Amino acid sequence: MKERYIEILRENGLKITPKREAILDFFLKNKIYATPEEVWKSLKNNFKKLGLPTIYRNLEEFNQIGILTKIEGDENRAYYALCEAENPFSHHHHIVCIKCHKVGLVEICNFDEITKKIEKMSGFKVIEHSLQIKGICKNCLRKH
Amino acid sequence: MKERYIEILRENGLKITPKREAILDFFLKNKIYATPEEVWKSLKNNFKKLGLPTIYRNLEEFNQIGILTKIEGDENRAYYALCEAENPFSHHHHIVCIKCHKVGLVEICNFDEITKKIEKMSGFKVIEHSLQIKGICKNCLRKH
DNA sequence: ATCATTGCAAAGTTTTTGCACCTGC
DNA sequence: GCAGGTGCAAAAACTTTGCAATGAT
Repeated sequence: MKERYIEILRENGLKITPKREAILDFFLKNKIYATPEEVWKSLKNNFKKLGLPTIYRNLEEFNQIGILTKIEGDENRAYYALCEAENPFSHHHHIVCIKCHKVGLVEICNFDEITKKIEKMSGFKVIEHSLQIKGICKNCLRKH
Repeated sequence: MKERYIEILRENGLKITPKREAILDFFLKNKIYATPEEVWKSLKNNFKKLGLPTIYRNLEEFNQIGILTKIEGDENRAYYALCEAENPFSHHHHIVCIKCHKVGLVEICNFDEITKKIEKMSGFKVIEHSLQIKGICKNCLRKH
């Protein structure tokens, strides 16, 4: 699993550093979406030194190369989550658990039909869309 | 038109002040989405004094009572637009023109079907969703 | 050796708050 | 007159930048 992401780092000319690995581990282990600060708090004790700007820079780079998805939170903060889509740049969405922040992949999107309706209704030509879905994951449902 | 919004202010116990009217006028006239700062820059010369915090406070209040929609921009900034839906709290979406920032109303949303598919696929129970649509409006299309 | 990565401090940007003064009703 | 609205200054919250030092290959 991790190997695949390491590979992507290499392909994009990014070096493999302990801190980058730790960031990957964080998302691989938890499969949640998290703010840069949350990632930082979770990791900083594992290192003698780890600055918040490092996290910001890496999350953004990981986003650029498709390893992480940037999710628009409600409160004008950045949230990132591992993008587990086969092809990260293919069209898909994510669903976030409102209880534990786990992220699920949603690969269906029959937006072509909807697009037509929207264009008819609004007179706009649709260029792109993004969908934020919130829900409750299997695990949290079980704990009623 | 404006009367209706004034009415809503009253119903919610908000007083009608020149500044609040000016904010309404801004959105009624332009029908665009705008950041608090944009609203402020556009209005501040009409008043001897007009503070940015006043804009922030009012936009947020207008959002609470359904007059304005808060749109998540891409860059972690707040955007607001007039919500022209008959019932602001009914389920609907907005489409934003990437050229002139005009906002259109999208009242269709066959999300019930999609919800079922998503739930089957992800194992999550879907609670809510929000859709950001970007496009090009009639006017901007004409100017090819 | 070389160039990317990081830490730190500092600044930038957007938003919120506290409090005194002002104003619509 | 009084509760709510506003200005101002200040702080808070979030993010980015510059540069010197460090580290991966």
